[in-house]
Amino acid sequence: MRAVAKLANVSIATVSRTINGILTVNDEYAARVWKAVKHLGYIPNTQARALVSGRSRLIGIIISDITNPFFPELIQSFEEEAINSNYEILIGSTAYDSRRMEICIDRILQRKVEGVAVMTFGIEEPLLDRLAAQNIPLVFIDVAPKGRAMSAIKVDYRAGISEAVLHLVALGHQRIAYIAGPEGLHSAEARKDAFLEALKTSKIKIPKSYTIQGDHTLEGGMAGMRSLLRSKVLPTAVMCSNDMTAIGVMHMAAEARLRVPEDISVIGFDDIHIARFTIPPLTTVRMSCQELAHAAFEAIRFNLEGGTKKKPGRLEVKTKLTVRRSTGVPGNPAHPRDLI
Amino acid sequence: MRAVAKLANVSIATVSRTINGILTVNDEYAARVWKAVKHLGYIPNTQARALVSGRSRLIGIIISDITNPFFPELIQSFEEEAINSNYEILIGSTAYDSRRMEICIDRILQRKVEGVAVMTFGIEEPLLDRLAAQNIPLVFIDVAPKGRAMSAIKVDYRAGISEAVLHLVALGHQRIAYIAGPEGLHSAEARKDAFLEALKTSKIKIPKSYTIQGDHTLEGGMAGMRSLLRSKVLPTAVMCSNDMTAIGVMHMAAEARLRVPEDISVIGFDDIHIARFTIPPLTTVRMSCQELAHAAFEAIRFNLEGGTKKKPGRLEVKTKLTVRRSTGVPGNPAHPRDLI
DNA sequence: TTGAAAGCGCTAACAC
DNA sequence: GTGTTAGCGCTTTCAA
Repeated sequence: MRAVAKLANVSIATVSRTINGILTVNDEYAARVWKAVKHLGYIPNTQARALVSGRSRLIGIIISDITNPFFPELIQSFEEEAINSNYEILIGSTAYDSRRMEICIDRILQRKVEGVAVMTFGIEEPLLDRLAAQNIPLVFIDVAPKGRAMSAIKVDYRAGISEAVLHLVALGHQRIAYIAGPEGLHSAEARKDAFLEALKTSKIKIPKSYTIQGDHTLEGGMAGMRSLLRSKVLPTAVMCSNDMTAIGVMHMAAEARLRVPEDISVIGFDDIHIARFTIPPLTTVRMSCQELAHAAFEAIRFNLEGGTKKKPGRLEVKTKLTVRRSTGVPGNPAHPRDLI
Repeated sequence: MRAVAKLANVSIATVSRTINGILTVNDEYAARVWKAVKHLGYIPNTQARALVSGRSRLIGIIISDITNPFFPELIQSFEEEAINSNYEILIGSTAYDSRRMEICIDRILQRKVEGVAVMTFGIEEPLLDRLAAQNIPLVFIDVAPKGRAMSAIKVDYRAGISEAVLHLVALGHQRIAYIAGPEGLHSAEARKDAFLEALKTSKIKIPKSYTIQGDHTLEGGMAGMRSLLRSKVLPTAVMCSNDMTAIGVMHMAAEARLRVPEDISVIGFDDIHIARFTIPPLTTVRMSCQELAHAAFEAIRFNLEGGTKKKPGRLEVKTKLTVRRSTGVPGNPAHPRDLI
């Protein structure tokens, strides 16, 4: 920067002002500065900038598992939002591990991240407190912990999930099983509640063994389906807390020589990109990544830039059923006992 | 930090030394410092640290598409490597877009990243030069551009791919098609070359229309298969440049009422996690993310920490066929004309 | 409008 | 072994 100043024959203050687009700079000087910048290949040092200005222009996003395709899609949308507002993002993948989560929080604190979107489950209270202590604006899915500068994005799980249940019922299903997400994950519990409620509305009763604990992974879906296969009476449809689970279920169904949807219907949740490419293409409840990312980012921005902006629109994300070909009229399932 | 020093009744230099684990610090002082750190909840400021020490402890990883599940897996492994060596990673996803790529490079330069793993395709020369100009160690897959501090990881595509072709031939296939990756992507071209070579070794000749340009996406695989379906004589097997392509192919095959593997066998490449969950489970050539990440990281570290470390072992990643159930003895394909 | 100068929070060289 | 001090590269007063 000094070199640029020397070459342009101005002070470093002028260089700084030029680069930051402060309008009070004489055009001629500015031209000289830009020329020098080009000539020297000067690149501003982000750390120095952040140090002196106290603004890192960094937004954190904490996710549980980068390996679940939903999250890369979310990250991509979120990054887009960030770039458009001249922010960068810091990705923290916790991999459901509390030590990793701690490392994450450390990084966020050390890098003076300005806001964090927590798109994962039950972050432990003490860790949360560490963020809150620095007064970092936080945005969550579903739950807003107490405290200032905290927002929650409300996802309307009911809309899509009750649509899904209705769809199944209309098709003639009565024995509907559910494979839930990881315990303690709020967004997963909200989905399950929405499912149970939709069932009640449709006056459908299912045995205890039809609601199964999953973990939002392919393996979890497979395990869930495996235990369903041990039921005395097989369900005719399975709803899953996310698409990965559903893919695991379809895999296990195929292993057991059950045809989807003739023998068993499957519904997922999220509508990840790959969902339309499964065999058969997966019927699923769509939750828009873009909407979610947008809402999360806007919430943070509002807390960051305070009263200058008007309050962002409702932080609500809709969900909607997408019917593909993994659901159909219940057929005549072979008994799994002879099949495994 | 000043506050910590005051509370512990030592100088800030001692605080710095304590925190950085420099051994010359009196135990008693160190204890006082740590206590003060805890008490005040002190968090070192990474930017200031990086600024003064000139070391950002940041390693960049440039990938083409975070939405392709192979890359998140790679990122996860790479991050693991980095964390173990007390580095952090900066993820740059270019999304096959040259403006995004440029933003990526800017970020890398601005943040004074110490080394970069380029795990994507034909980064444009001028951009590359910008990195080279700063003498940032770079590691590539397959190709090493000229210049110092550049390494290339050699992937032994031949091993796995010739295994795959042999597997197909042993099964009785003679009409084998290939759906390649994006043009200009070196790793994709190397795979294609390995395929063509294996074909020659097995003395198999295929028509021009059997080698198709793809783009490593689900859609690309689908499109590739669609054009294969228009062949006068259908191939009995399709090899794909990556697993996503293969999944797209299987989807399209199913759409056309072709059974996999009875009517057509499919082989992928990468062995992403989901590959074993497709229906049928995908036969694919495994390339280990961990190995790749490890090799890339070691190469950078070697260039960074110079002579102090011994040269890393050979930067070579093996590939190996994993036989699942998408390949079988060629059957009796129905003609696609009546099926689409 | 511009320049000089004072730090941002930290490490490292040097003196004690 | 510990403290003092000089910056790292930049932004931002403040005076001119």
